Amino acid sequence: MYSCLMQERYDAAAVERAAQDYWERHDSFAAREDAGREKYYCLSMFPYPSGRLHMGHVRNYTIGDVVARFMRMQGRNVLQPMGWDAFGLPAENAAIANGVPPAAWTRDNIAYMRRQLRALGFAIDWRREFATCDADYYRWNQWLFLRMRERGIAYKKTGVVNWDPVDRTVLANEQVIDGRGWRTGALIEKREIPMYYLRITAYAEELLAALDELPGWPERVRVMQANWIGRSEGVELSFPYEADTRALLAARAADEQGALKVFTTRADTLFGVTFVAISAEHPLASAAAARDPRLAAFVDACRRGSTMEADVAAAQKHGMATGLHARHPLTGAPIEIWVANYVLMAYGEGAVMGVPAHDERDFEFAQRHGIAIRTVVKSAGGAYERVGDQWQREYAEDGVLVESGEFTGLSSRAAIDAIAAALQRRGLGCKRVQWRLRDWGISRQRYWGCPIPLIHCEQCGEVPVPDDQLPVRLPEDLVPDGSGNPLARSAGFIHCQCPTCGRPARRETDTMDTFVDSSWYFLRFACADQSHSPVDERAHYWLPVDQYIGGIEHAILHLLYSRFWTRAMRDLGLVTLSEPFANLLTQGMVLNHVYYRAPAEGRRQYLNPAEVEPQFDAAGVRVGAVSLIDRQPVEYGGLGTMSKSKNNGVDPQTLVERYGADTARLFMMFAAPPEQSLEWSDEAVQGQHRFLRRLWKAVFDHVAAGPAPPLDVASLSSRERELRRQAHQALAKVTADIARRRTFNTAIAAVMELLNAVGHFQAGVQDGDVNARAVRQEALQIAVLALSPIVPHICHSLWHALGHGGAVIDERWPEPDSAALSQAMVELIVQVNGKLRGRVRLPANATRQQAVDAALAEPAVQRFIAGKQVGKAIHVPDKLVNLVV
RNA sequence: GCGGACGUGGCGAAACCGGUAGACGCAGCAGACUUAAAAUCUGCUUCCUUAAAAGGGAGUGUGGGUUCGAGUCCCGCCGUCCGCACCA
Repeated sequence: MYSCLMQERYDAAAVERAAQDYWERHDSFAAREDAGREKYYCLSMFPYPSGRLHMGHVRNYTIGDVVARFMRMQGRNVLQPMGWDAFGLPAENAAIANGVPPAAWTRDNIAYMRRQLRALGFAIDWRREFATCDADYYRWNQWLFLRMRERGIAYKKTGVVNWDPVDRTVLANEQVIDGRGWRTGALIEKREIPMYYLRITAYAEELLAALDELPGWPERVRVMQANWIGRSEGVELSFPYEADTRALLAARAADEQGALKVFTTRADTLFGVTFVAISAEHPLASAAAARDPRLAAFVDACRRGSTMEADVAAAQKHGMATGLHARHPLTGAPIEIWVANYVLMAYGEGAVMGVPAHDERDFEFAQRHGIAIRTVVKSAGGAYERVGDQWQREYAEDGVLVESGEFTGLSSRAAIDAIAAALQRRGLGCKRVQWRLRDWGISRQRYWGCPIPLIHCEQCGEVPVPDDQLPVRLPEDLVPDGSGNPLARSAGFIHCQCPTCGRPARRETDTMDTFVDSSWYFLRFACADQSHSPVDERAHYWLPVDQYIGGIEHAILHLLYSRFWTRAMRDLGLVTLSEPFANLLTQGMVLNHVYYRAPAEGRRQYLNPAEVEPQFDAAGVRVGAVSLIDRQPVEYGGLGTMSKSKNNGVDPQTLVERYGADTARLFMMFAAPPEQSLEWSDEAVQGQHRFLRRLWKAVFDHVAAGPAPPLDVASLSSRERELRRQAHQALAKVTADIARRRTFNTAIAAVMELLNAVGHFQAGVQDGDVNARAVRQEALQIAVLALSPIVPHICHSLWHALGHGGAVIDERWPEPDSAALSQAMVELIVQVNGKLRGRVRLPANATRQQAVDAALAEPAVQRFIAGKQVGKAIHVPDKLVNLVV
């Protein structure tokens, strides 16, 4: 008998080894295409191989694993793959710090993290594993890029980057700290360089509209994406240049369209324009700066600092007049042109019209610089007559036009149409749709990424690498030192022959944004061994991903790029689907306490929570801590995302070694629902471990007396029927919580309740009570099956211990028995005026009359209705009666 | 600044469709077992009032509103977190 093999003590390490050996021996998680079975593709966002798993990974992959194992027990043909998002900046940083080539560092990390993932017992089909730095994968990035380039989806234009003038290198936003280079401390400049872009804006309309057809996505993510894409309808209009501006541009032989283009959603305020503002990167700004040293200095100052939009938007708004003018498109009045640091070159035309009376930002700008404020819209509700000295929200609202020539008296809405029509007649404007979304710049001046497959030939210009010469392999032995891209100094990489004319030529040294790598890896998992094309028919079987799981921080960029890239591949005839992810779960962050010391000078020093002893005030609130190393006080900085920079990470490895993978998994799933942030707690981890020991002990005690007799439902006592009801109720709850709600924490709580009920039930059972043993066997089986997706190792052992020859992984998920669930009597609560005043027990499905009569007869209730007239009685069947007096 | 979310006991949370606020767990307290400790088991544990119990009252960041009834819906405010295009 299996129970003889069971030892009394729960030994997590031995249990986990046994289960993992079994799965490996039976190749349990190999996914095979089978047209006769309904597939289920469960995917967690692949990790960046940073060195070791962090808690966020454990959480992400446990959620995915629970869903995958649950769906498998539901009978679906499940694919759960894993790979590595292996290109990126940290590998270069490690190279700079340690002199190790990024390739070697990355592959070592992958080897270590793969062992960690295996130790956690995830049901992954490892045969499909790949890393994005494998040439077998990134060759298809290159191939797809070339197809997009042929179709004009990929095109070249200039873009703005952070330039470190000391290291003479382009920096990522992350490498710019307070406007200075992270290594050199030099003030960063914005610099324009040629780059490749992907025309995601051509898909903007479709990407926006299709959000409505993604019911399996969280509302908040769909809203964020819609706002990010940002469709706005408005008017594009031209302010013709005045003579002064024309003369200047002519002298510089500069571009001459003869007019400054702007886009506005508020064309109704056109007569209130008292200035136009252009970005410091606008060509007109450099032209004006060339003849005005003060303006040149201002433009220069605008060029310093970060390119990040958040920084730009939060910065103090500055501006300076150029002395140049444009003409109002309808009145012909001269309008002064200003340079302003809050105007973004990347959005719209890099120029905006300034209407101080009806736009808050323009209002502030005009007040600071003494620019006139012209009221041209009066609120329809009469909230104001004329714009005053203090900004009020009503100023920006729609209304009726005043002092606007022939348009005076029109409503804002009608005025926009009329003014657009008037502009169109003059050839100075038209209605159009503007997107907030910008095309996706994919060129990176970095080594550790996928080479862009282009060759520069003096004779032939820019030539694509022919397909039969792909992949353009990235040399893996270079070590970046922080001063520019080492590819540019690698003779072996750079020198090549022009594919067209055969003359010596130079290879492109820019690599692709790593978001390219992650924009289609989910397709490649379907057919990772395919060497003739990026995808094949197996992708038709597995895609779309049925459940995608990843951090909320990816809610916009990665998910939007993947949606776009999938459509681009569709338009290249490679796949038929448009949306890659049918259902999305965005997990919350993993948080821990932050402790630090703030020296008088220099940066904060963060201490790991494991190195401090927290201190609490009288109310039990955490106020500070003492270092365990030097016994000196430490500041408490609240809760923060686990991160290297705050030194508040907890190593999953230690956790797994001390308590086992099942405890780690259980804690992660129990501490919070998956979409919420999760707080680390050492004590709670111990609590989860305790629960597993209790579960183990309960099964051990049960099986110690030998096999359980068969269940005879007809002969059960009321206590036994009650335990059956609790078991099947728990099963129904777990099923709904995992399948529909994805609230694993409440699913676990339901099984905990069941186990508590088994314990209480046990206390009143006589030895040798056959029915009691049969009912308890059923309850424990339900507990083990229900927990098996979450803590699969211990359940593997317990299932055998309960007398089953097969593996729990191959069991079907049971259906709750509706007969076991039914109850003869139910409790109704009785409220008086909405306040709880009593309870009554009634047969299930009692009528309204029965319920109200019982409520009125209840003594506890009568005290509150005595002497009063019961006016109305609300009855919710089997739930409550509310008496209104 | 813009966009999105969240706010419930000492703590993590639960309350799924507007119907018993605090399930489940952590920490704490008391007891059992033990020479002792650990482990384990049992019980208690939102606050106020009361010696205690019974009973009553208050209570889901905050101020209003809708409703027979609001943690849940609506409006305002305060606070915290995430994203903002070269971190992944």
